[in-house]
Amino acid sequence: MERTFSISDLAREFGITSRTIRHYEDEGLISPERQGQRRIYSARDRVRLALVLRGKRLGFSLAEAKEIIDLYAAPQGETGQLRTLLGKLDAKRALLEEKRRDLEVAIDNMDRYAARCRERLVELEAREAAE
Amino acid sequence: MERTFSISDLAREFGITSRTIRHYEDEGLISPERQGQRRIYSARDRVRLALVLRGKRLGFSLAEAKEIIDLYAAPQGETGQLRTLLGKLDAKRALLEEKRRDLEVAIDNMDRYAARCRERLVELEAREAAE
DNA sequence: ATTGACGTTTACGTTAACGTAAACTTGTGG
DNA sequence: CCACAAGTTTACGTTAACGTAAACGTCAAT
Repeated sequence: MERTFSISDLAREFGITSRTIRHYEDEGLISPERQGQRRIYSARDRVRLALVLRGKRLGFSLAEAKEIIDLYAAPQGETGQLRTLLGKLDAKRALLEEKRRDLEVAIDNMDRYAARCRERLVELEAREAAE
Repeated sequence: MERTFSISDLAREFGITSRTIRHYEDEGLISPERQGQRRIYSARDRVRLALVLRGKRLGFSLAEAKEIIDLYAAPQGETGQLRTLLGKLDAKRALLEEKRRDLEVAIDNMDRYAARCRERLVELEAREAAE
């Protein structure tokens, strides 16, 4: 038997509220099984939730996150489907790549700036020591 | 004389509306000079705008973007100020670094998945050719 | 049998980040 | 002089992503 999770299990683990998880379900991002009314989350559901949250951290809307995540569950029956899937993957990858470049530049700029600050600090400390 | 820009100059250049730029001003992200009522944007204002937009692309709120950008204009008079500035820079850098890791993993996973798809495609094509 | 702890649906409320419209001012060319 | 393009303020509207509250079901433990 695979392990399953309750809604508050996942909420606790990921530091979000149950409401948020239900909202993601409303938006079609997760579709847990049910035992009567209760939602039962599988390991796969948990992975999808993690992907959604990472998408959000990276600045994607829920709709964008869904587009990306759904690619991982896309049908791959025939070569045509596989080819369009590969095309979409390529497009999304380009988006991620763009963010990566932005991020590299941002980090780099910040590092340079911090380095200048440290130089300036050393200079000031030398001056203070001279008094 | 340094070059200046009108609000629609910048809107055009960055593909946003004037309303958006004014909104950023309302939120304290940009503070252009005025000639009477008209806003006059300097090269520095333009840079700040670019930083705001990059921040947004990376998933920061306007408030978060402001916190980061304001560090680049922070006072550096005395050693105390410099030390707290360096501390804050370090904290923000950690945030960026976290995003970078997330992004690396996301790209890597997507690459692996695409590779598996391509393998599968090759296999299917071979089967088709055999008919 | 009742009291929590946990879950559910339904529905209105809130915040951020703008969109949109109205009414007005200010140079600039014909 | 007058239209027109570009800018301004003021203010209400909209969308996404949940928050919050009410009203109810269910099951294990006291």
